[in-house]
Amino acid sequence: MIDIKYIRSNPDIVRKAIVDKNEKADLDTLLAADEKRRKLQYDFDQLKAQQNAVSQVIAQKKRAKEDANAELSEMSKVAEEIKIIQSALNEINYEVESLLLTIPNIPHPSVPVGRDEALNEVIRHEGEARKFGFEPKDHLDVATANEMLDLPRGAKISGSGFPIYTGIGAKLERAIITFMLEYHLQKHGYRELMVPLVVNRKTMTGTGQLPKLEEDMYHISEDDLFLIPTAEVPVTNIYSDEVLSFKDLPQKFVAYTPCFRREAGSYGKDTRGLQRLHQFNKVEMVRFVEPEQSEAALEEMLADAEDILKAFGLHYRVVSLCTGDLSFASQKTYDLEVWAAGSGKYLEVSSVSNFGEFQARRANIRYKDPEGKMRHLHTLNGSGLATPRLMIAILESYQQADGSLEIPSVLKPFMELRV
RNA sequence: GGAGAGGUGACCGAGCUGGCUUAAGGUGCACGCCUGCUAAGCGUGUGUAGGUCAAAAGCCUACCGAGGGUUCGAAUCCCUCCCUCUCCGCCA
Repeated sequence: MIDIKYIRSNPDIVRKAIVDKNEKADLDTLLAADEKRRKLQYDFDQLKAQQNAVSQVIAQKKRAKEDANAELSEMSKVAEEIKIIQSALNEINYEVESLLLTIPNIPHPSVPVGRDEALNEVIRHEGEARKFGFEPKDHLDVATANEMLDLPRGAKISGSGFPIYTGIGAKLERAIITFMLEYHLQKHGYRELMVPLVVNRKTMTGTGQLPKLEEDMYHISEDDLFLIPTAEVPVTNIYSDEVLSFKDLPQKFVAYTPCFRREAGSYGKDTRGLQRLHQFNKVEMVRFVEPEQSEAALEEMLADAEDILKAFGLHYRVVSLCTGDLSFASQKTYDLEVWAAGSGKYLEVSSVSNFGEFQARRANIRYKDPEGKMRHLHTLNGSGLATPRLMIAILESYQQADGSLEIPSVLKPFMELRV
């Protein structure tokens, strides 16, 4: 969330951020509520000070066995007043907090302003698109020919969007995950975490999925728990309500998890094969850094994600999301879009974002800087990578004229493990 | 799920028959003094958030797992919930 003090003194910047991000936050109501809250807090403090002072007098008189009835009756009135203000204060505090949670993060100045994805900025292209001496098939045909997927039975046991990877398909998926994890561990210096796939409401609010995106989440109502839409949620929240030392920073984590998304509102859009799923696998990178380091860390993380695509020899492009396509919590985001050689389009396989202190404020993650000052650290995360569309790109780029699939050389060691 | 014990400031730990404790004492940390260095010793300081102020100092308010209640006054009494540990039950 944004610092209320910042909002108070820079309402225009915040208002512009809300418009640029196509959000519907009610800034005026928030400012009015904040004003009211401060007034009530002042009155409360005054009365409390009086009560504390007179309580001392009462205590003294009682100890000296003197009569304190005058003070007692005076204080019973004050106590009643305090009770009324207290409950009004609780109410307004809740209102301010709730409204504050609906204010989006402010885009970084370098982010292009634009209404929707059409105005995203393609920064550069990398790698060569494979040329075929034959008519390439799309990933679903390749997968079917090689018995790697069973989508109908996945739909039967769970619903559409819940894929079954079969035989060599399952093994390939597992190899991709393991390869990416080991790459980040060994070449990029991340620390691996295995985390819960189910989190509570507070955790979902900490990273910014709630309250806005509740309908996109699978919810276990009996326990008020949510299936994670990304490992970002549990991993970023591991330090919630904690104070780290500057000596602990930076920290870099990588975690593999399945991800669960209801994808409400996107039915019928790009649904063929593995393009859009309710459950998919993803390796996620998360960083905790000092504020001064976050911009450099974003570039580093982008490079970390790109290294995976390079290792597979895939063609891709780097896109800087415009304000309208930026997520609620993000300050700046790069997407990596891999070239699907068979279907002839770019598919998003990674999203690398700097959240500034936005998530750290929500989740209350702080650190002590070298001067001993308490500050909110900055958080970042990036997919490294999400597997389904990577699988699409691999199937389409590595298909052979005879319909078989070549295994990318970097995956071979993971496909050939012996027991 | 059942029974018991417990959750206090960076850490340890007292307070828990309600008011000279709006948190003792210790450790750690910071600064100073002292000793040739280190250690020891001595002294001072030591949280977070909000408010007041041009700013700092100072002062005020809140915070003893969370929320609510009793009371003029709650770390201390009562209720609900959460978490940790031990034992029992169930179970991969």
